[in-house]
Amino acid sequence: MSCEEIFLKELRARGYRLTPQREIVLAVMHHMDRPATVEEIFQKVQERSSSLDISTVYRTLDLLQEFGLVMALDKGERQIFYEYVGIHKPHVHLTCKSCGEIIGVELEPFTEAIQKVRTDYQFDILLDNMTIPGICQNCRLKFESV
Amino acid sequence: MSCEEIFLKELRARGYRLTPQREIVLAVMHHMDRPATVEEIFQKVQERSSSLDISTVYRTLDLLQEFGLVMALDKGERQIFYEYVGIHKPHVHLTCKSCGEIIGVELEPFTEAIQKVRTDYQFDILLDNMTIPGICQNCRLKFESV
DNA sequence: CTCTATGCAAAGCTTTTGCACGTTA
DNA sequence: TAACGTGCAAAAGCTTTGCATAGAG
Repeated sequence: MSCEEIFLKELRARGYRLTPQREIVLAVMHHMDRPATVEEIFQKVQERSSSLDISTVYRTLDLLQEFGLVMALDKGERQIFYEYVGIHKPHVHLTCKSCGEIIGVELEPFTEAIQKVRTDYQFDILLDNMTIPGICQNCRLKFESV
Repeated sequence: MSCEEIFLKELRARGYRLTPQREIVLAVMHHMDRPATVEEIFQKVQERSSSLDISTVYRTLDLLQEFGLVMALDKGERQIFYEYVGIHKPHVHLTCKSCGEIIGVELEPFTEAIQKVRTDYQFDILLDNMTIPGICQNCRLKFESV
């Protein structure tokens, strides 16, 4: 089932309606190759329909999140990033504090830590919708060369 | 060296001045036993000096961060928490998505994951000033009993 | 005395909300 | 044609900033 089909199905199931605006926001998210801020999303949306309001973008992103098609990532710095989920398998996001790049990586390196925390602290870590800060290789090399 | 001494030294070193307001904010942060929002900090500050303005709190928290005496934690939900650092050893914060509680835990369970990510992705994770979301035991039990 | 820091008020930003009007089913 | 969704404008939070004045060194 394509993401448009999921979207349509979920909309119908909950009595929501399919509008051009919602299609546009979904399409923009679909073609986004990396997590984006509302500002970036809004810009791309406006390229397709300049009258589409930012409040509609916010409202549609909420819907898409509800349907599990989009995920909100918290990158700190008071900026929320939205990422198209599609049929990706679970992964973790690393954000470079210096250049801001977001890298998606396997869940695997963290599974053991998650286990340990579960046994030692009775706490279930949910890594999906967050980003882990750090420094990427490019930036590290940049700093070292200074 | 006590944190007041560090503060005074850093202030002098940079040509800043020691004011009662700054002492109050530092004292409040010092006696805070867990990460707190600006709102909470501001409340405690006002108990000591009701005329102290919130803009001064913001400005002083920035200073304390600069001096490494306070750390800003991003908990998502667009709320920033400030934590007194003092002479704590590095630790990681877990936040329960349900009740909001913040738990500080050892760095140890994560060291291996940090290593792996470093080798596999050339990315240096810096876990200090972030919080890891999940569900605490209390809340898990609550959900299960429903 | 000089120059920094403060309090106050206003401005900024991002996100949310109320409402009349357009649109979907 | 009955709800629902949209655009617009305004409100709401939280944080930052400009400025005259108080106060530290």
